[in-house]
Amino acid sequence: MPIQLSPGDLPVVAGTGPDVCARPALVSDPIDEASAAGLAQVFRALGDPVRLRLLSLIGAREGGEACVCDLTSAFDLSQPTISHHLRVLREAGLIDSDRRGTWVYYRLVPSALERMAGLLSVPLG
Amino acid sequence: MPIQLSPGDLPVVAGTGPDVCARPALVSDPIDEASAAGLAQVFRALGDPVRLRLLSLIGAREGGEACVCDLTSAFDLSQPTISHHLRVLREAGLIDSDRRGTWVYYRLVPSALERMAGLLSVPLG
DNA sequence: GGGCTTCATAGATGTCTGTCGATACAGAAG
DNA sequence: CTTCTGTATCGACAGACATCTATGAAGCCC
Repeated sequence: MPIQLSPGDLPVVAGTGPDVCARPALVSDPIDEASAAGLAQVFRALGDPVRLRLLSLIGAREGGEACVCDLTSAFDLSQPTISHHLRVLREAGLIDSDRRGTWVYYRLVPSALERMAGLLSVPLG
Repeated sequence: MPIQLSPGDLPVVAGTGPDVCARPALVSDPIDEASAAGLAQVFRALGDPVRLRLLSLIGAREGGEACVCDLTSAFDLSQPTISHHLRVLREAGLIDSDRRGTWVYYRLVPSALERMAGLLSVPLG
């Protein structure tokens, strides 16, 4: 069990709860260091071209999910590298995985994406 | 001249144009490598706790701007380090600077923030 | 069981990045 | 012009990260 998230420092929303528009708006109020650290982890996960394209490929897939083999074939990178990027996205709470037989399917976590979107929404400018 | 942005791969919005809700939605359509690289730069700029707090401090300031001295005093970091982070945010197009006398004032670029927010908005889930 | 396919993990390596102290630059003030 | 204050840049260095190859683990099929 090598990767264990300490639940305190990752402010990831659980499940797909409808509390999306709480408008915590990064920009309207100074955030504390702990929140900043948690949010930065998620933005850092988004801060790689490969991972952005992975999200994009998963989301564009009909059914909203894609298996690793499909994703790997879309890049000029080794399979372990893709697996690594998927792990980063999963640890950030942006995607979720689900094994079905031999294949592992990944899908987006919409609430996590919406939450980050809400943070960047400027209240008044 | 160590850091030079090639204007092609940074899809930064110029100024505060009102083309905010074009809904390019990262997730609805697979993005190409060039777009991914440009967007990743902006997300990477957001992927640091100090930079998130800087954005937050600037945005929360009345008048929407803050001088470097105010920002530096809010952290336990050296002034060059804060200056470095501000540069990363500026090169990502997230903030803009303006010298008035001895002081340099930074303010948010709302259109850039909105653009990133729009990318993360999930069309249907 | 043995082999095959799909995916994850481990370890190594080169590059990027956050941080610092030292220094240079710009403007105000004497 | 000199000095002082506020910012930016430079060079260095430690830690993080993206990538690879090799290997392990899980599930199917013969």
